[in-house]
Amino acid sequence: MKTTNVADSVLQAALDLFATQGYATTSVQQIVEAAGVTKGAMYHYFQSKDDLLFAIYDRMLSLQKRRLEEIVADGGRTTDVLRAVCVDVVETSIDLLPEGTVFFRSMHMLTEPRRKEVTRRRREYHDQFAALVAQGQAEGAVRTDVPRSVLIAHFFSDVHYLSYWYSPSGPESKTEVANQLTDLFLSSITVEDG
Amino acid sequence: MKTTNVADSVLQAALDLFATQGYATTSVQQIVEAAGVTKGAMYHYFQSKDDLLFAIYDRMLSLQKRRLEEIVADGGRTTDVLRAVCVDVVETSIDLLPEGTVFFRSMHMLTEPRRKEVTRRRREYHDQFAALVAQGQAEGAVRTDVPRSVLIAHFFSDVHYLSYWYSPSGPESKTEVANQLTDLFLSSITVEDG
DNA sequence: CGCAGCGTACCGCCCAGTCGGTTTGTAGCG
DNA sequence: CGCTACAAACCGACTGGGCGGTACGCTGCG
Repeated sequence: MKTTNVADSVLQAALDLFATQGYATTSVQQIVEAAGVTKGAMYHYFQSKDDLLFAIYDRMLSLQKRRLEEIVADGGRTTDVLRAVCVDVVETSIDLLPEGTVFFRSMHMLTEPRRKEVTRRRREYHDQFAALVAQGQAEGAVRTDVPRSVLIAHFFSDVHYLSYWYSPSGPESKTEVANQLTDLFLSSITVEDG
Repeated sequence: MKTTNVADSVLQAALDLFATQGYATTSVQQIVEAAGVTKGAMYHYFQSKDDLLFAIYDRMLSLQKRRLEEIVADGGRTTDVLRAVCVDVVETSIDLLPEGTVFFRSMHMLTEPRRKEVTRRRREYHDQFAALVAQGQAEGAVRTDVPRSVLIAHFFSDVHYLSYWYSPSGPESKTEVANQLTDLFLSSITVEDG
């Protein structure tokens, strides 16, 4: 309880600094000062600076995987599930905007085994999403004239780009943007019916 | 002629290393070794490591601006111009995949005045693209129920994400992907007509 | 000579990580 | 409760190495 306060505040400070300055340009000294602790305390809970970075990835990957599985478990018509997933991913990504910034910007700073793990878990997520799209195609609801990989990249690109343009203080709310982007995506991948 | 060989090979080596390892984790020593020159030679043509990074941005920004203006100057129906621009941007971005990787990943490593200049020139480009979309909306060809900024972000996201998934050795050719992504984008932003 | 084009040895700085030491928490015992 | 014993938590000065950048010397050409 009390001990995690140190670890938590260090992680929060690291996240903020990594998102604004980048991983490589942020020193451990800066992190511990921002967190109000000392180097000794930090290195008591983390083995390396890399640990801090990986913790951010781990948290995000776990959360997204859990959310995807929950929504899929709820069931429903394929297109409805797909819509729910897309909206949720965008909303979650907006909630975790700093994490997203770090996620895509600093992947190459992870040590190799960890980068591999991140890639593996991302692929798992990707494959589950791809299965949904494939199901939609099998049901005739999703177009097949464009490779599935392109369809999927087309969606993930929106999620990815959020941290580059979306601002919580901007004109659009999280829910609005989530629904708008999902509309755009679904209207481009569903077959045109009369 | 001969002198530029040194500068060019340094820039090429820097680009490759920045794209694969990241800017901060690439040392000047690595760059000059990869380019087959020495530090002294490099610092004869560039004032700092930051110069190398900015040169990459400068080249990309100039190229894209020029291409956009050429296509717009050619004229034609708004939707046709928009389509041509989208296809061209994707194709150009695929041609400059390493540049794109560096572009979005290392923006925050630029010194502040240069980062501001990059932002300014990107905004110029953004505004010209936005004008096309606005024209499409005025003509009733592009939907207005989604904020224009979201429509535009939806397109740039595709361009942005290319360097994260597209491989020239993959199944899809540059032209195919460019047309497929453009199709997806246009079919999502154009109004549904019967 | 003079100068552009380089090569090389070197410098000052900063950083991740360490390590001996100190404080704080707690369990056991009478 | 008091006291001891020990471990976990924490401190911060220090180090070794790598980094960007520089100083200066050596060419060869005009």
